[in-house]
Amino acid sequence: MPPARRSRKASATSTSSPAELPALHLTRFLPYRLSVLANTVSHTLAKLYEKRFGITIPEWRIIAILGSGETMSAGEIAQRTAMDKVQVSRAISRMLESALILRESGDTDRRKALLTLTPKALAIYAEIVPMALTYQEEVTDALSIDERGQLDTLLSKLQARADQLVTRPAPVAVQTEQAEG
Amino acid sequence: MPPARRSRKASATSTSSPAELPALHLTRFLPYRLSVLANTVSHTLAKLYEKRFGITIPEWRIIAILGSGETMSAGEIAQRTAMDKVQVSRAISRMLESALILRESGDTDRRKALLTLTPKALAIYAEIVPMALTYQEEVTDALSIDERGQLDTLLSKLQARADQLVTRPAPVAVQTEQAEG
DNA sequence: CCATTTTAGTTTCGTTTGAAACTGTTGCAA
DNA sequence: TTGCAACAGTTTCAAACGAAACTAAAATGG
Repeated sequence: MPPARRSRKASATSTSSPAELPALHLTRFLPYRLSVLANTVSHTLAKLYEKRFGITIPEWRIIAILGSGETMSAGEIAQRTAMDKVQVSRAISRMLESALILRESGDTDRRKALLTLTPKALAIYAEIVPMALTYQEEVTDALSIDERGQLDTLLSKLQARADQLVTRPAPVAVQTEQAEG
Repeated sequence: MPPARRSRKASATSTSSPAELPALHLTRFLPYRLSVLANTVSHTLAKLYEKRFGITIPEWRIIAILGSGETMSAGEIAQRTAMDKVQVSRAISRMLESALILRESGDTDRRKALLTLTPKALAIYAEIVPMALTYQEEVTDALSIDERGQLDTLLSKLQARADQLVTRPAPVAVQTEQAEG
């Protein structure tokens, strides 16, 4: 991160001529770094899941949520997995076909279908969880114990802030005083 | 029977019954958290770029890389943006249509096309960079100065490790000694 | 040289995605 | 009641994606 203390916002990191724009190096740009990292990690895991169990990441997430044997509706799954309802709906129909999930119409509210994992899916869960945790540990092995705590804190804070900024109106690019050379 | 020091890897985080699997709470699972965070951030930015300039994230990345006026080939762009060549190729053709980029055949090697931003794209660059930096700072404002340094370190270490693990054979799920009730 | 392999980039094809439209159900209110 | 808004979930459609096949241009090497 740039030491960036001084000015208000968007302080230049370069030491070049005055009229120049603040430099943007993609490899130091947080959204880019997050995107690449998340992508690398997800992709690695996705290949693992796919190769071993023939499931996709959305399906894995659903299995992870329902793995304790709980029953819930598609909407609730969507909330808890941070996927949107379309994604959940599609994952569920795949899982119905491959007999990983059981759907029964709710009795009080026929809009909500109650979803439960089948034994087949629970077996996958039992096998996949250690794999997933192992992978996670292999990644975090790169960090000291302290750093793992820091990571947890940082991710939480960043997510909270990012969530705030989603709704909020666009950050109207501060009109940097165009030194205007 | 020795006091079975269970651990090795994938130590359980829960305090529940012995036979139980190590718990996996999606919201504490690193790949999930990274994915959600990166998604939130990227999505917010993408909407910004799209609304304001009608460009996508791949296009933005190319603009970011070429923004200093440099000229380079598609392959080089792919490397520097961590996008694959297909993605780059498609982004470039869009940018050719919208007159954001200039392509001229290389003279020494006619396979490599030299790509340069047009003034139109440079104007976008000048406007978009402050916006991007502002957004980045709005996000990192959630962190103390110390934490920003930590974030930088952590992301670098994690990315390096994740990269190592991409190539490497699958983490063969450690066969947890099924503590077995 | 000509044949083969490698490299740069594009195209194709099947899949995935997300937004918006749609279907069916429930809750609410006149 | 019936009429309408809100809700749960699905379908549709167009864009985006990735892997693999393809085209064209160097580089290699017999």
